Amino acid sequence: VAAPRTARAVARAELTRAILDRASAQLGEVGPAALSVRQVARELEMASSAVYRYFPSRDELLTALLVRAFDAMGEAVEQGAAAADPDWARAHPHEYALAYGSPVPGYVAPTDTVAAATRVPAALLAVMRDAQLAGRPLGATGRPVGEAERAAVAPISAFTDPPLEPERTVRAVAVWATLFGHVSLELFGHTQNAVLDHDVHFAALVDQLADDVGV
Amino acid sequence: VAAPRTARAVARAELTRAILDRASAQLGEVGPAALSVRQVARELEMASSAVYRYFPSRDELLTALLVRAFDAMGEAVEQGAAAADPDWARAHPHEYALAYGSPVPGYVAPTDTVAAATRVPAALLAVMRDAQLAGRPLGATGRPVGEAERAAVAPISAFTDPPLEPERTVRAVAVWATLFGHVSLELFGHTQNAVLDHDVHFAALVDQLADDVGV
DNA sequence: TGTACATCAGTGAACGCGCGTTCACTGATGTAC
DNA sequence: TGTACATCAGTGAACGCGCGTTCACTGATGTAC
Repeated sequence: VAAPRTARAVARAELTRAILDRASAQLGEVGPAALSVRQVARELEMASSAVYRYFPSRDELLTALLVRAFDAMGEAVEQGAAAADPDWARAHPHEYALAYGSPVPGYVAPTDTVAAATRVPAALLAVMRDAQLAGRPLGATGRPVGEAERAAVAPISAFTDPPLEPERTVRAVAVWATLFGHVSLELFGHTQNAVLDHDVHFAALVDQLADDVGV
Repeated sequence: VAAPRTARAVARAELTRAILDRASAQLGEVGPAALSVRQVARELEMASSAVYRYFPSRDELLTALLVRAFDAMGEAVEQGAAAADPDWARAHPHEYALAYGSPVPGYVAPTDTVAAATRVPAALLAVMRDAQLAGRPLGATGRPVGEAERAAVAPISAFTDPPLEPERTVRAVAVWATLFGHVSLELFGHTQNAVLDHDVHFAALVDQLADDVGV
């Protein structure tokens, strides 16, 4: 990093991180809608106005948290493959909810979040493309993919290089939705008293999906 | 209904509904965390304190909305089978988010919401049980279901009468998660610029899932 | 190396705002005789 | 059918609270000569 590491710059970087950390913790307690600049400042024992030296508004603080969440999850998945997904989400339920839960009303994620948000699906698509290059067939029998459907998911097919075959693309989307659905259902409490052992259940699901998809 | 339909009772029922309607609309604009008793009252042109004659607190109002959302969706699904799911969700995005999105921090859904929340998965399980009774085999090949997994989903198997075979139960959960995942991804905006035609894509998905599951 | 000035971090008071909830009240509706 | 009393709906003021953001300020850190 070419920036001069003056004492000021060091202090600034550290405090920026501290603010994000406290804000992130608060997210878990009260949710994104109730995230409060004043409360963050209070917990850091500084004047609330001081936070504005670091983030010009509450929304920008939220954006920074959002990018951070997507990036952290993307990195976890890139390193550990799909199975890492629920582990990360369980360890960071509030970040997961911010990224993949219901949108925060009145808050529009700026476009700089897109790159971070794409990492997780991108990792999945890369695995599918590798299977295609290696010539591994899809595991389960699927319906033929019609022209309309092919067109509907064309941007996803075109995401990898070389492009994914439409059959694989359709499967990839289904797999992504299934994983996402499971993690969300578990995290948001909809499987309480229904699924008794989430680890066992999720592991079996991942194995099944891997079979289906030929990886 | 055995209750005496005095003018008062009629007025009360109507205003109760009006409050719920306004609150429901507000949910879509500002989200559950920012739902405001005062704002609802303002839109109905009544004193904010008057609302308390109908709902003793903000949380009870939220609970009523939650039960309503689950019930409405349950009814839509019971009548129209699984495919109705995204239609309902698209028409009522805020209710869907309340029911299936990230939990509202600090709000704990009381146990009277459970019955309503169960309707949608119950409808799915009923379809699976009928297929089992009719002797229709599962469509796609699946991994054998181990003992641990069987135990993990035992409460779900036991939900229907007669109980679902473990293989079918596991599939049912996967299907439910996949449907839920797709609807949530679409509704929360994660497939923008990726899936171009959600109707086509969802229809194909439902067909594929029906194949897999033998219905 | 030392000095003069510019930049930045952090403070504390203040702004205007909306919130949930309570309370004493007035007037209308319902009920018992 | 008419009257006396009890119940309920709705009002408006008030409570105490926390919020995002601004502003003029003090004092510390950095930079150019």
